Amino acid sequence: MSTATVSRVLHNNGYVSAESRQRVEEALRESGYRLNVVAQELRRRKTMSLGLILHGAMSNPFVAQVAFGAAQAAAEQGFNVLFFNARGDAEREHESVEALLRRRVDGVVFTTAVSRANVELALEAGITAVEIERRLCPGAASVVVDNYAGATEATEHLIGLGHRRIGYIGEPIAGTAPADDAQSVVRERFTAYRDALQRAGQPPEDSWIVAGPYPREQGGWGGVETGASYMERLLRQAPGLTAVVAASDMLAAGALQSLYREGRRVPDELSIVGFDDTFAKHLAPALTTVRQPMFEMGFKAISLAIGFIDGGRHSAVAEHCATELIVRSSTAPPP
Amino acid sequence: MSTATVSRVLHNNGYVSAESRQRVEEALRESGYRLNVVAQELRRRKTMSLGLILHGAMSNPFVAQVAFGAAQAAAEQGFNVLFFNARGDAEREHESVEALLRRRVDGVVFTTAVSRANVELALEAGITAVEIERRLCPGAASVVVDNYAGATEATEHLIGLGHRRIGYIGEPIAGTAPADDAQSVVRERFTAYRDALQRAGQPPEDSWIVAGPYPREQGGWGGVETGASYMERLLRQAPGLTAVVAASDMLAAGALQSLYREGRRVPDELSIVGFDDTFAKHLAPALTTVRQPMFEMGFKAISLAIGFIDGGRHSAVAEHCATELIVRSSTAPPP
DNA sequence: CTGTTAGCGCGTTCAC
DNA sequence: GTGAACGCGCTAACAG
Repeated sequence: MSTATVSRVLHNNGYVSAESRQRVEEALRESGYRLNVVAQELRRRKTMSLGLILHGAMSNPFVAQVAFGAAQAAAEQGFNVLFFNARGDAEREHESVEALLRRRVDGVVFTTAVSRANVELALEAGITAVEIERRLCPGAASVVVDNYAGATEATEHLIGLGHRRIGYIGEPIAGTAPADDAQSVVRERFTAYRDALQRAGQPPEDSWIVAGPYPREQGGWGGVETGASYMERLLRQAPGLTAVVAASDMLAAGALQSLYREGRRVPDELSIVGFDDTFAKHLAPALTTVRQPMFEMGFKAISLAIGFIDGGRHSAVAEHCATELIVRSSTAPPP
Repeated sequence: MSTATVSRVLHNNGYVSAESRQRVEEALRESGYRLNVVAQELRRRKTMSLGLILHGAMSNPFVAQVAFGAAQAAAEQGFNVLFFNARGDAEREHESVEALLRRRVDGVVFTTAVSRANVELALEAGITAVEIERRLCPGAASVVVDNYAGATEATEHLIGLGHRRIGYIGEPIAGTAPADDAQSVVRERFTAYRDALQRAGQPPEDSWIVAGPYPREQGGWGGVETGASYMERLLRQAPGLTAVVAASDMLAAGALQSLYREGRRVPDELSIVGFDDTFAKHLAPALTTVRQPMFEMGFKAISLAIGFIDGGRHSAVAEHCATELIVRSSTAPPP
């Protein structure tokens, strides 16, 4: 029995007589043989593994879902995923990419990449790179969600219920950054809100909007305290509002807290809609929100990467994921 | 220049003249050389990588935190982590372990293992195995949290506030299973509650307890709807209660929802305490709960595994993590 | 101090 | 149909 024959039965290729196959399979069972994938990788110069770099705002369920989607897509196609948490730091992100490159992964997906140079690093090394949520590098493929459409749907839902005086709480909107930068998600959500109101013949007044500044927390997301304090400000400066769109579930949760403290009933006195659909379902009242298909995003990103690996050519496609409005119990017609 | 010399400067070992070192480093920079870790692994017969198997109840933040803790511990020690989601299925868990074994990981950590045979598989292959949260295999090391102490603290917190009529909502308690089985976490929490009340001279009546049955969801956790319906039952069958301990944040969130619907104020009319500290902080009112150190559990599990790998001997230690009561706004003295 | 050598375990020629 | 031989890129042992 030669190793070549064994290799042939293991992979079902080449010619091998039924009898030999029989004998080899027998021997494999008895010897408790287990294929050594690292030798295989070395020889094939292909590792069937992908890097997943993300930024764990520890309190943010978003990344967890993406990771699970990624893991599932990879598993279904026989790939492995190497997990790195760069915690929003460009230096750590860089080190993660280097480590992945040393390990000869076939591709890396960035969930909310921090530095464009890091994704270019992967590209230059000749492997495929996919960006999730934030487009930093024009050469990489990406999976993004249409924040504008999502926020439009949220606002129009409120308008459809009869609301006109609708407030907004969200992340600070940086001035004039280009369309595909890091700020785009927050700006898109805000713009969609403003445009929708405008279309309804009720452009928002300045006092209806509270968006920053606030101290950015780990990972760059507004926390629940932020939401509460924004809501309080909004109540003071625009008491006539009948509904509020929040740029994230986290912010909405904070808003709900401050409203609860004040004894104001949701949705009876005020409607609230969130964004993300992370723990929206668990709040009291259950929060109407715009679902981001986080699992699907992770899934698609990995599938895209694998497609490029198997298929050869790497193009900079941008895959769009649709959001979905989930109506629960925090929205109702105005009082 | 021979490859051996290069290897020596790369790893700072062996003798090498300052001049040679200079020249090699120069050449490395210019050639854009990058170490091939897979060849290194093959040669060293050590991969510096660990498998992380977990069961993503997609809605459960618990596993995400564990994963982040694991990733950080691994990164700090120069290890990589291979990420698998077995989704509570023994067969998928088995396949994950096999894949990891083929890839010659140095160890695998199971977050809430499903099948004892699977962790034994790893052990038999001669690598270290660590179990988180659930002890299934006496031969493996484990990281567990003292659920009894945590639930005791929660209940005594309520007692200390002056409550006596304290209810309980939780997962169904299986009859007579042994101490280290899959059911132990839910049983410990319940027992602690009962014992604490007993010590306070107020043993709970049957009507104060609602624990199952309910349809188990993905991953085996009670969902928010479960919490709501349990709370409603509790309100009906034991209207005199002034406080409730919930076996998880999820259940507590459901309880809060049904209370909100009924218009009953928390904590003014009724106090609630949860368990886990996942999204407790985001609820309205912010939930008093028992924090499980999820991040630390992942961190410790990986550290344990690495310790065994470097240190040589593998003992079946059980590392205990302390819980911590986080008092927020859902508990107050009885009305 | 440095180079030569011999594998690690596999997949792929290329003869037989 | 099958086996012998080579090399993927690296490290460890030993000579020099």
